[in-house]
Amino acid sequence: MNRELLLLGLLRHKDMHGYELHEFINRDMAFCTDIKKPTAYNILQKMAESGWVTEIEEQDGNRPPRKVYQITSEGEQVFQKLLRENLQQHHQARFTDDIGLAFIDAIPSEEAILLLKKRRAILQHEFDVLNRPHSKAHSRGGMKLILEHQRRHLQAEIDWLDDVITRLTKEDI
Amino acid sequence: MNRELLLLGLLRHKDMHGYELHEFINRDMAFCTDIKKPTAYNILQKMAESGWVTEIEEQDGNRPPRKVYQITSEGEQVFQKLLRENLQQHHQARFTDDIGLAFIDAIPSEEAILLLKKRRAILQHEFDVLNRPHSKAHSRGGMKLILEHQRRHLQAEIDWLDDVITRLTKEDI
DNA sequence: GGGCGCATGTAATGAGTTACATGATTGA
DNA sequence: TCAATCATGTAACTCATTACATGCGCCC
Repeated sequence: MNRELLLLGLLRHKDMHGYELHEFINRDMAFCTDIKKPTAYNILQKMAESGWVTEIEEQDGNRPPRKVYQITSEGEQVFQKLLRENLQQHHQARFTDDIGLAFIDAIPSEEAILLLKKRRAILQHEFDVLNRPHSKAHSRGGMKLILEHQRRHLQAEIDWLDDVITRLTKEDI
Repeated sequence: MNRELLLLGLLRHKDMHGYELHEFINRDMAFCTDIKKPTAYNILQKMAESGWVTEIEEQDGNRPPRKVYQITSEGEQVFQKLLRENLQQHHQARFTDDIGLAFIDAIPSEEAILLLKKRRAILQHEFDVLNRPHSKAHSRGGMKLILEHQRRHLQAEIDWLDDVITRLTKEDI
């Protein structure tokens, strides 16, 4: 239901059509989530059927018609419920990238160090991108919170990886 | 392919049957991953078909027969390849719990604080469980690494949540 | 005698992705 | 004129989950 929460939350702010929602999420929220087009269209359709949003087809000249969605009062109630559920929950993070670490002793430590340095470079790049000046969409309170969360998370990741690499260098696994 | 890596890595250490592998993963690796029984059995079957492992049916008295898996040299090669791929990769963490934060201004801050404190309690509990004395399976080098990773991650999460709660208290969103 | 642990599996379902299909407008 | 952007959608597929089914041994 987190995708529904996301879409409803954005529609609360402003009526939008599917393409627009998809674009916003994948451009301005890429650092924390994503959604594919068919998924977005599909969920919007279902929410319209459930009465959470209204669907109005709009034609602008000869352009392809677009379906503009507007949140209903029922949708607002669902949003309020989903938001409260989301805020009080915590889901354990599963880092699939960790699996390999369990077997790191299966390869020579010099090689492991090289591979982990490659991983570190990707991580560092992600961190740098995050710290680049960003769009105005991120100046809103909530968005800043999420941005800060990612920043802290990535910093912790880098610190940890550096620690692992240091320990491997000292053969202190 | 991370599940394959996991199963191969465990089989490298010791021949095991499906039930045993499933049990080990869900008991001793619950803090970082999980696997359901049908998934485990299914992957093992496929790996046997691919020749990565051999499957030998063993009967112990009148008990249900069990299929013991042993890694082959081909499986070892696949393991080595998967391990290297895994170590040099990094996948961006997606925290679905963050979505709600984007819309935190939609509810009164006192209520948001209460909800986030509930979230913090869950987080703290997870952290405490992680720091409890743990099974001997975790004394191996790689496992200790993953355990340490989780610890660092959870600490960063708690620190960040505390920060958010403090800012909400000061109405400084 | 009833429930739990051991041991394996099948079938249905679900969430989401990829690949594909369509067609108009806009800019180089 | 060719590619990119706008705009929506269907169909097939993957991965993993839940629910279901089976049957023995063991302990209370």
